[in-house]
Amino acid sequence: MNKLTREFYNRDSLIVAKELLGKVLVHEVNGRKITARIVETEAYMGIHDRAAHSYGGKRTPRVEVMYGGAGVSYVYLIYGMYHCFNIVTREEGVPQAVLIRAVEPINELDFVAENRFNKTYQNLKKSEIIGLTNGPGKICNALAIDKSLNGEDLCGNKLYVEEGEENGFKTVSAKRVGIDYAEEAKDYLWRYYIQDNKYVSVI
DNA sequence: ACCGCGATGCCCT
DNA sequence: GGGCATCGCGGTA
Repeated sequence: MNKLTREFYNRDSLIVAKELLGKVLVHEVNGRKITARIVETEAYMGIHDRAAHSYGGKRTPRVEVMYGGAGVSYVYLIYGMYHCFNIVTREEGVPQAVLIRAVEPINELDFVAENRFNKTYQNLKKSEIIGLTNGPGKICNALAIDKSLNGEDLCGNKLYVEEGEENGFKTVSAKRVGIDYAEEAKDYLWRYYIQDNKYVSVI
């Protein structure tokens, strides 16, 4: 399948977030190609978006990669123990990103299950299968994404996104999650997910 | 099922 | 020193 290009990412996060649904996130680890379908995203629109880390043009070491141009990863630690994986959008100097909130595992199911629950996929309970990748912190744990991948070029061969198979799904817009501090921005419908997909984190 | 809460460390003031 | 784009547990029902 074709890898998404710099041009794909070099647009507003609102568009990229919506169009990433159904695409395939790939992480190559020790010669293995771990793949998962993107089913939930959130757009963070930069300097005018009170929920964004780059709100007001804030430019600190943590958020620096958001200023460097489209198609790189932005990975940060939250609550001292979880990572969140984002894709930077827009050109250099315009600090937007898309948070990947949920994916559906496609292959290497034992790799994913071992990372999350220390057992093989076959031994998972039903609730554990859903819990593999239905949240931003869970994704990073499942797919072995951490801060060592912050700033990684998604047009390279380590971490990237490929075209998906089908487009026959319905997209839902909803409020973003976990940003109650963001005043007017907390109610924007900038979260997108695939309707009826069981890995969506919050309905 | 839902709810409340604590974990834990880095980032920034 | 305060807060965080989260998660899993333990309580109650």
